[in-house]
Amino acid sequence: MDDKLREKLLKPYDPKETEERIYKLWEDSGFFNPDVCIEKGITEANAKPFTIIMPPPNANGRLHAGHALFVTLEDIMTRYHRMKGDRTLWVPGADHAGFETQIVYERKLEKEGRSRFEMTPEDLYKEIYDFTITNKKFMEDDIRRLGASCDWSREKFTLDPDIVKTVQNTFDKMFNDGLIYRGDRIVNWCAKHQTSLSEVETEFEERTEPFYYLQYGPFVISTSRPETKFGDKYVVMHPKDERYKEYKDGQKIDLEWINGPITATVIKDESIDMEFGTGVMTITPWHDQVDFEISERHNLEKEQIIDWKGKLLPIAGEFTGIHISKARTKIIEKLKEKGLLVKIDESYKHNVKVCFKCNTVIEPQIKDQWFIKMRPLADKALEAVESGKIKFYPENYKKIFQYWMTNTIDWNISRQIVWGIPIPAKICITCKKGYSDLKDELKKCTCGSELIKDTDTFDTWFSSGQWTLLALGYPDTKELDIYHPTDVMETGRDLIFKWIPRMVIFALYLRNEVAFRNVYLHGLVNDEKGEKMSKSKGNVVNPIELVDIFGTDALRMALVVGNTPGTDLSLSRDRVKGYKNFANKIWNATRFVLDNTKNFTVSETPKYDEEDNKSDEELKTLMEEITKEMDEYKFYIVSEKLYHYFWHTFADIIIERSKKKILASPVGSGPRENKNADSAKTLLYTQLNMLLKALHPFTPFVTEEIWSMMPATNKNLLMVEKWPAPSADKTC
RNA sequence: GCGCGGUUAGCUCAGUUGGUAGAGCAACUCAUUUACACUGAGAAGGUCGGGGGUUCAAGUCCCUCACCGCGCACCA
Repeated sequence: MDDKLREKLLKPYDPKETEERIYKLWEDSGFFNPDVCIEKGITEANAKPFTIIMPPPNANGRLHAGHALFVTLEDIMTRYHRMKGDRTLWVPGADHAGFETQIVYERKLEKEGRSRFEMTPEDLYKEIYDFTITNKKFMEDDIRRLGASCDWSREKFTLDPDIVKTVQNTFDKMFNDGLIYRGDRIVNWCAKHQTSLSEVETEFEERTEPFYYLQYGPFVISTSRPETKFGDKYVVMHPKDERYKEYKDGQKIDLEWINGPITATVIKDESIDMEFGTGVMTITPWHDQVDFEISERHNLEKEQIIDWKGKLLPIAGEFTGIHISKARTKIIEKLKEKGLLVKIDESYKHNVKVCFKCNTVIEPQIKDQWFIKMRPLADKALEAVESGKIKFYPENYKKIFQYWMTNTIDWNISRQIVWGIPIPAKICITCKKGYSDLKDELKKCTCGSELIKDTDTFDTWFSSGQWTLLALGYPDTKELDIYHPTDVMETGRDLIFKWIPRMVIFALYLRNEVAFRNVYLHGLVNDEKGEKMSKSKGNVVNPIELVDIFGTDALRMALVVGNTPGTDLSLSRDRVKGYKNFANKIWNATRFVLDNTKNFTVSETPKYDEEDNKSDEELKTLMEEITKEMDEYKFYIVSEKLYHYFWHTFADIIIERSKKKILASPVGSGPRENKNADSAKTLLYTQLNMLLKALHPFTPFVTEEIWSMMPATNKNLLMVEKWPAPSADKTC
């Protein structure tokens, strides 16, 4: 160790001075790329591959604490496997995040007093593109600062031209296989964002609203939404309901309704709950999922009542053009005047479906959209999970996956937004038939009418669902044959619905194999009080800020120690601070070890005294234990054990004990130097060496920095040194 | 309504196939020129949510109740 290093070691560990330099060292070495590792003889050419595809962060802002957690966990796995000699690949990426990003951008426009509806689609696209590319760079810098050892040379963006092309090809293939159809179906319509949404993009909000009982001819019907009732001309009841047995299915009844006399038709349907309300209801097939299904069963007419902006159509008569949010009280007034209002129940509690971004009430609408037939695809996914080809950590998420896949409904992949991958399709202007048209060459529909280009874009999950394949170069199979199926998909537990099933489905469909063998789901990162971080609460923790104060290694430990998969974590500054102390503890212990092993060569066949021998065995046992736990994804326990061993055994016991032995026999004191000093020195050096390696995946910066000071010969970067214990199970 | 998870030390959480309760942080006592105050030593702290059952033995398995959290579904 030269004087410069010695001088550095005398001061406390300084992450600020260290991290950027070390990261550059790693990146310049090329070892993030498994090909380079093989080329340089670090990894065997026939080594078993280990692959993680990074969940591509949305390129619309900086990283949050959840990102820091996933980077940490995935980097731990990656570094561990690289050190074990696997052909280890971690592919980074960035997601254009369709609707999400467009909303972020629309908020920005709103602040500037602009609106997307006043812009050409081309201008809007260009602006969002520039915005995204800028943010993508920030995001990548943040990932580097967290120490991610991912292969940047393979980085992918979901709007890369080849990815766009592949995604469109998938649409074409599914269309030709009959798995995608164009259909008039009920969609979730957000009137603010002017787009349809999938089920996962809506939420329920509990509301207490008045519940109205209305006289409908001889019946009393109940509704929470009188403003949709203008076109109701079917009155439905259960076929076994004794109260209404005098009315026959298909019977016509003339009655007075909101805007005058109408003829209603009686429909008997078993879906009616006889216990609810009066057991009779009228239906609005255009604006309600259940009503839509009833009307499909009985082949009833459907009519649109509310337009795409949320205003009443001419069917509403004098109420035409009024926004539904304002129409209700007016309509109730009129019903009251006409004597049709029976009573109002003021405390009716029910759930209202709202847009997950703006909380606007979702207006179900019948819309011509592209849908994916989920049943056949979901069945294959279920089979893959049931046969154990995909394992979940924690295990109970398997059940959630199965539930979701069993109850899946057809997936609407059309979005009426600009920011996304265009759907390569044509629609007939007359009969509305849809065609996949990759080459933009179709002109006429089979009905003879003209075709126009579909202006919609894909739901972002349509492209990110193919991510394990796209990130590895699909449709080119060169890399896929090596690295796919990937080993682990590590992501937030909230993505068990949104993302995981779609990746499973697409990989099975396109490549007939699972997308990943293991799914590791982490919980949310909450604030120190355990409350969910949110901008409105002002309790959002910026991980990079914590890195600035305490260092990356400290943050990583704080995120991983004791954090079991699937469980939420409370992240406090004190927690991070504690691990900053740990990094410094490693640093100081190193100073002691290096000071006391100067000019000392560790024997290849070390001879320990009795207690040192016991300590040697103890650490070796620990190494075997943690290796097993690493293979079981128990990083929460491995990190804790290493922390505990380093601090309370290595530092508190072994170092303290060595003081007596070494001080009792000063260096260079010739014959007086007893073998207990050698034993102590050997143990100090050997254990530090081993602990640095074992700690490296968790605290990569401080361990790498210290490694550079270790006097070993033939030394490489610590990141590619051999992990200090073999796996019990070679297949892990 | 259906389902899932949780309830263990003041706080945050571990606890593997049942075998005398663990860690971190906080608090307490003492020490401290000696790698490290970003420190050390020590002590303290829990009828493992309630009740019942299986067992030689239950934090762990079964039943039941309560409370907290989450997800899904329906709601005319």
